[in-house]
Amino acid sequence: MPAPTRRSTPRTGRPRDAGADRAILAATRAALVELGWSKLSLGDVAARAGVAKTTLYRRWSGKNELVVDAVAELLDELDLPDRGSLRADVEGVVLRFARLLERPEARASLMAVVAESTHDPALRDRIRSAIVDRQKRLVLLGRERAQRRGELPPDTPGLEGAAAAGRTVDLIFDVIAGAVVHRTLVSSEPVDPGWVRDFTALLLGGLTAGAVSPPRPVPPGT
Amino acid sequence: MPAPTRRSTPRTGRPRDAGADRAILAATRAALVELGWSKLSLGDVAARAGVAKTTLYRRWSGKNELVVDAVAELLDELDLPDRGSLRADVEGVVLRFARLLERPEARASLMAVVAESTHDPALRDRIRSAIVDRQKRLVLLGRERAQRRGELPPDTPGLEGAAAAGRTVDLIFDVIAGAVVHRTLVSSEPVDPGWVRDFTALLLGGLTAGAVSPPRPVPPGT
Amino acid sequence: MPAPTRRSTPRTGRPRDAGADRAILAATRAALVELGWSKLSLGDVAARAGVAKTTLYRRWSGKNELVVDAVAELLDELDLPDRGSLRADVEGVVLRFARLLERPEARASLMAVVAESTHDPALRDRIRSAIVDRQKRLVLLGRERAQRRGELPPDTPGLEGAAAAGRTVDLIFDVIAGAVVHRTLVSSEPVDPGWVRDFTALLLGGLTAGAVSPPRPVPPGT
Amino acid sequence: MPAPTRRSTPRTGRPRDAGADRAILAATRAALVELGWSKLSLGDVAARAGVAKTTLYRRWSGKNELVVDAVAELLDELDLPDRGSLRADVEGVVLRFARLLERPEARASLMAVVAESTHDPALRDRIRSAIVDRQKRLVLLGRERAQRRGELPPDTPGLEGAAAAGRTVDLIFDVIAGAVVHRTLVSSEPVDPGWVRDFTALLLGGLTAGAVSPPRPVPPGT
DNA sequence: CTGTAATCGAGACGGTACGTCGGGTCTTCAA
DNA sequence: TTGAAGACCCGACGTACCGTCTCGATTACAG
Repeated sequence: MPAPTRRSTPRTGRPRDAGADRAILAATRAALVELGWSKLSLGDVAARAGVAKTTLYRRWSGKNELVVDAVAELLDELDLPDRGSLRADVEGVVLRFARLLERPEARASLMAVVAESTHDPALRDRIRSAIVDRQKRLVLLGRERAQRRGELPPDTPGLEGAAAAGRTVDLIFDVIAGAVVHRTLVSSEPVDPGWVRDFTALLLGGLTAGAVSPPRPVPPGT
Repeated sequence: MPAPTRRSTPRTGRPRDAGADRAILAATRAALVELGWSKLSLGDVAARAGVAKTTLYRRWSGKNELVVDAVAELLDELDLPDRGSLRADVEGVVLRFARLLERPEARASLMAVVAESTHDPALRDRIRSAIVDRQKRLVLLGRERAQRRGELPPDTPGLEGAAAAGRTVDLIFDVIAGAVVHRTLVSSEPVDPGWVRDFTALLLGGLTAGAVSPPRPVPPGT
Repeated sequence: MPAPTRRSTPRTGRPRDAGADRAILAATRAALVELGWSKLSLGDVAARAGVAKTTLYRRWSGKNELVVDAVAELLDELDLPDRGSLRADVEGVVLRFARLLERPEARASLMAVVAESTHDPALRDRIRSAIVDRQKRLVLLGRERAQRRGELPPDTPGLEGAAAAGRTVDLIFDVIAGAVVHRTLVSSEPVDPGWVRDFTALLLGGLTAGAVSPPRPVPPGT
Repeated sequence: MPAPTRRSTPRTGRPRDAGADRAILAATRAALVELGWSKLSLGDVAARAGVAKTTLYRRWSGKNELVVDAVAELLDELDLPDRGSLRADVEGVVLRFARLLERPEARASLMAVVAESTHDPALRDRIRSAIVDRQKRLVLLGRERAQRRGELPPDTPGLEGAAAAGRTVDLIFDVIAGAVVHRTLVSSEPVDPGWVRDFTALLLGGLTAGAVSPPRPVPPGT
């Protein structure tokens, strides 16, 4: 994640300060908490990080790129501890994501970079690689674990089966992330345990009722 | 929606140019398409509208308010024609929403306004009233229609039942809107008919499997 | 001198702050005294003048143009009081000019703008019109006065005579200004009364010995 | 002149590249011609010379010192060939000096260095020793030669006479150099043969009319 | 022939100032 | 009173040089 600008031949010259990247990203998050996206200035970030503005610009091309990286690091702390059942795993990750979205730096910046990405293809790609693809691992992990537990049927072999599985993963990712983000940031309603229970019930009900995967019913866990 | 700033005594003096509001909102949308949120400058909007900056600031207090107004009416064109079954109605509205989100002015501005709202309570309230509450009518309408068709059970009477029904509406609204927005703007994947089918199956499966409402199984329509 | 940038139709809009020009030029001279030419920053000048940087740039195109005007105003305080004889008049103006060149803002900036003008024709022209042509009035005045006193012969009539007179004025101007500047800034020697006496003697001796004007000897005054 | 920074013990280690000094000074002059003083950047000079910035800073302490060295040798090519009379000698050296000042590198850098010296005593001393004292030899030489020819009276013996002679040399130096520089760089007028004749007449007239030296009239040469 | 030591290129570093741009306000004149 | 025009203050932008520094890689002379 750090040092996104890679040189082809980093042979000669003074090497870049290794710690600067992390200091800058941390300063970016701190500034986001205090100021929000629109008041965030790169000069201020540089000052907080104890770094010259030039150093910042040497590594990131602008506000957007910087914030994407700063936020991506934030999302990396999401994980999926094994809570014994698919239902508990889903409820767990939904709650953790909601907690993350309560933090001001995440609220302020996630939507802002998405907004900018609508007319900046490079930024769009960066979001996909640094955030979307990165967090889909959680869905994959939960799915795999549920299959091992017998809560979900194993993958259908063959190319067609793999494609269907991929589609399901994408669908579930957008449904979970989208619903939580929308409730939190658009509807401005709290993601409380009751909502988490309802949402998870809806999701798992839809899954086991046979959404994309064949409709083979599976005994729910716990 | 236009001209939110109202005077107490619009008696005397030169009357406001009636067409200016519409010219400004149109110019705002045009500028949003070309430049995106962050590059949008009010000076530029004023110039496009053939209007002085003074005139613009007399009617809107800033960028956010202007863009909210310029965009809110876009969403008003969403409706829910009766396609004969709950499934068809859901697929229809999902597709229409996705088509709307393909328009650049909608992409660029929706998320931008949401982003700004994370540290602007007034803007957050404006979004709730002008967008969220306004569009929930679609969910309510579809639910009612499905109940009349017998695809969904009637509301449980009593306070508790009404509360449960309200929770379900909110949940479904966030799931539908959130998933479509997330897939379109965050994952940057197309909302094609296949995805719509899969998503609708997941949602209806979850609903009929008994999510929030009592688990009474209902024969799906069509 | 002030408000060098002239608009063709200054009809509409808010008029420029009349006092700003003078505040800026005064601030420029003050900053020159403290910092010298090379450390002089326009942001600092603007701050001293209680003016925004944009205001400054709206009126002057850069450091050079600004300093030329600031210095030209300085040189305007040179005058030529009637001391009774050509010799006394010359000694007087030489001394006053030398005193002026002792002031740090004059020392630091005069040569700097001349240096810049060597590769900036616009600046060169500005120096000619704002400084050179402006100060030649002193030579003209002294000449006229001496002619009235009978210390110098009257102008030869005719085109040829006028041209010769102009050449003489230019020559004298460059000799006086050049010698004083060179002694002060290049040789770094003081312009004391002794030097003034010697220099004036040399100059008047050359003039009356018949330099450009016809060699008619004239009884010196005093 | 080159390599002004001298090490106390130049014993061991890799020796400095001998050609670098000359390459740097040549690059400096070239850059001066193209860019002028203020746009001249040491990084650019280093690049032109095919040398690292480090190397440049190891040998000169900054822009001023570098340019003084780069330019000082330009003035060394001035000399005073014997043209048979004092008048011809003076006219000759004035013309040669004017020709020198037509070269862009001389124009741009001479005044710039003088400007910087107004608030840099070390630089001021450097100019005195490297330029002023160095070029006064021309005046001394011309004076001596004219005395041998009988065009000027021999030095008055004694301390007082030596002091008076010194003052005269300084005066003449400043008058000649100052007038030529001022006409060329400030008034931006050409030093053509006509001006040279007029100026020389004025100077010699003043000298022989008895400026500082006793007023003994001397038959002018040629 | 092996240190030791100063040099070289390259380029990152903390700074300072640049000149420009946009935001939102204010001031003038004309309608 | 509104509108067009445009000047105003403010603050951030992204760039350019400054002069310093840290590298790895050369080159000499010394032991």
